[in-house]
Formats: sequence, C-alpha cells, structure tokens
Amino acid sequence: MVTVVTQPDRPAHRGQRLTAPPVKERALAAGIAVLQPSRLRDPGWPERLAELGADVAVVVAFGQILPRAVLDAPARGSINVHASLLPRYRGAAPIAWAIMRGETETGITTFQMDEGMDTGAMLLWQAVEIAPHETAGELAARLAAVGARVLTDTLDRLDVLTPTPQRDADATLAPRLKKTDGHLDWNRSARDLVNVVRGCNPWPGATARTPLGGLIVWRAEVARQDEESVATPRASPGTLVEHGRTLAIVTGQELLLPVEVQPENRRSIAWADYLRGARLTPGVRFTSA
RNA sequence: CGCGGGGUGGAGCAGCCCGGUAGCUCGUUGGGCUCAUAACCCAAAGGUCGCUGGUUCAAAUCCAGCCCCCGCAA
Repeated sequence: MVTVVTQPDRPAHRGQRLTAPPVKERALAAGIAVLQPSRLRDPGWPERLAELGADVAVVVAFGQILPRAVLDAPARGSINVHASLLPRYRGAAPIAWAIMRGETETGITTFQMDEGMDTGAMLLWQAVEIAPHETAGELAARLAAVGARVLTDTLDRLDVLTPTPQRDADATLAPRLKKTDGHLDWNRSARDLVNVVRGCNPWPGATARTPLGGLIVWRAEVARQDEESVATPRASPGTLVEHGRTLAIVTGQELLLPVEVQPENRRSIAWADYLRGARLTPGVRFTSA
C-alpha cells in the first residue's frame, strides 16, 4: 500500500473541533502516507496520483464523483466495494434502503469504477442474509467484515476475474438518507414502519411528533394481535391504544409497538419507561415528525 | 468560548417562574385475596434534590462557578 487519500479534516462534534477522518488516524499510525485533497477534480491531482505509481486504487465511501483521469491514474484502474448486490441499491445508503424496503437479503459487490454512480462492471459479489430485526448499524458492521474479505479476494484474483457488466434495467437507487426519510407516517403499515425504524438506526433515526415534543423510535415491532385485541375499536393512525399492559400505536395496518425510544434532549430509554414518565393515555395522537 | 436541552429514592418523570419540612407512575421487600398470576388489596424500606460557594429566618426552588449527560451541525 503506497498512500491513503481521504477527505480533509473538518470541524465536527460538540464545540466544532477540527477532526481528522478515522482513516487518516489509522493510516498515520501504520506509517502510511496520507493525502487530503479538497477536490480531486482540481487540476493537478490526476498527475499527482499517477506519480504515486500505484498498481490499482481501492475506493471506499469517498463521497466525491471521481473524474476519469483520477480513476485511470493507477495502472490497473480503480475498484470499489459496495454494500449491496449490484445493480440494486446503487448510491450512498444501500444498507439502510435495503432494510427499509423490507429486503431479506443483500450483499457485497466489488466492481471496476467508471464515471457513473456504482455502475461499473462487477468483479466479485457475495450475498448476505438480513436478520429479521437487524438494524442498519448492525448489518453495516457485519457487511464491513464481509466486504473486507471480498475486497482482498478481488485484489488477489484481479488477474483472473472477468468483469461482468451490470444490467442497468434492474438497477435501483439508494441515495444518501435525509432526515425526512426517518419521518414516521402512521398511515403506512406497522410492518413498513418497523423497517423504517430499523433502516434509520443509527442514523438519522425514525422520528415522530408527540404532544410532549419530538421522539425518536430506535427499535419497534409489529404488535402481536391476540384474538381478543383484534376487536379493538378503529382509531385513526397515530393514536395510542391499550395493548395488554402497555400502549401501542395505531397505523395504517396493525399496531406498532415501540421497544426503545429517545425523547428530545434525553437519552434513549425503554418504551415502558418513557410511558411512565410521559404520562400519556390512550387516545393521545402522535403525528409525523 | 458555535447553538440549545437536561442532572430529584433502583427506573422514567412532576415540583423550580410565584423560596417554607419531597410528589406521581413503576420496581423492591413483607402481608392479604385467589386453583393460580406479570392481576387486585394493604403495609414498609429507600432520596446529602449533580458538586462547591453565595443570598435568606428558611433553598430542589433565587445567584455565581464547576463536573457529567443529551440533541443540532455531517
């Protein structure tokens, strides 16, 4: 490995301290040179990168569109690891979107980069099952490990792998999540809402608006419907109703039972604890963010 | 000094603006009811109200400083 190229240090966290990207920390600790161009499209960078004499470039979550000249700087071009089975879920948030769409399987794909967004010819891929209650954060952690392995395999076998073009017709998009993607719309089914909750954990969080202020739902499940509670009178979506010893939320279809929740400006707590302090009663309505 | 919100028995909160002997929903312990129970009834234990100092006859409550936590900004 000759050089690590990453984003410039940026102000981050409370107090806006200038913070170095974690990759930089690791690279420096390992004694690897680091470059931090503010814009790789600026003139001069393709040449500088080419001068490094790299065999191949590996790009991971760089967050910039790379011009052809940069991609072609290394002798054998640039390859990328993507956390989905391409051509599905192209874009910045493939894991979150796969979960929000209710997928039960996703994976890792390595491919040769071209100028499009995750459109290059595929080299290796591996499917990974998504556990029923898994959050985006948990799945990301697992995929990171798989991704590392698939990537090293790809590099080892670069000579013998045959690039497979993607079928553009099957492509779907997974753009960077916006905060509004986490807004819970109570008209949707409880099943869908659970997926939104999972996909938005740990970021940006699935949010609802309560009479007491904002609330992030970190974990939730579809409420088990006993024969008895099926008779629950119809209430409009977003309404709290009794469900056994606790309260559940009416949705477009079935009831949503939050498990872990975080009120504004507070730490995250169990739904039961939240209810104790909040003193909410059946009939109270939650709205969308 | 980037902006804002919090720290009250084991848990989650109220009380603070309008100072005056600590409250609610749970949990815990003991007892009762019941075929039985996570249900219900009765009782009990458990708190230097984040820390330090100040004002006052009196501070959880007002003032100053400090510590810790959370959110915004990606």
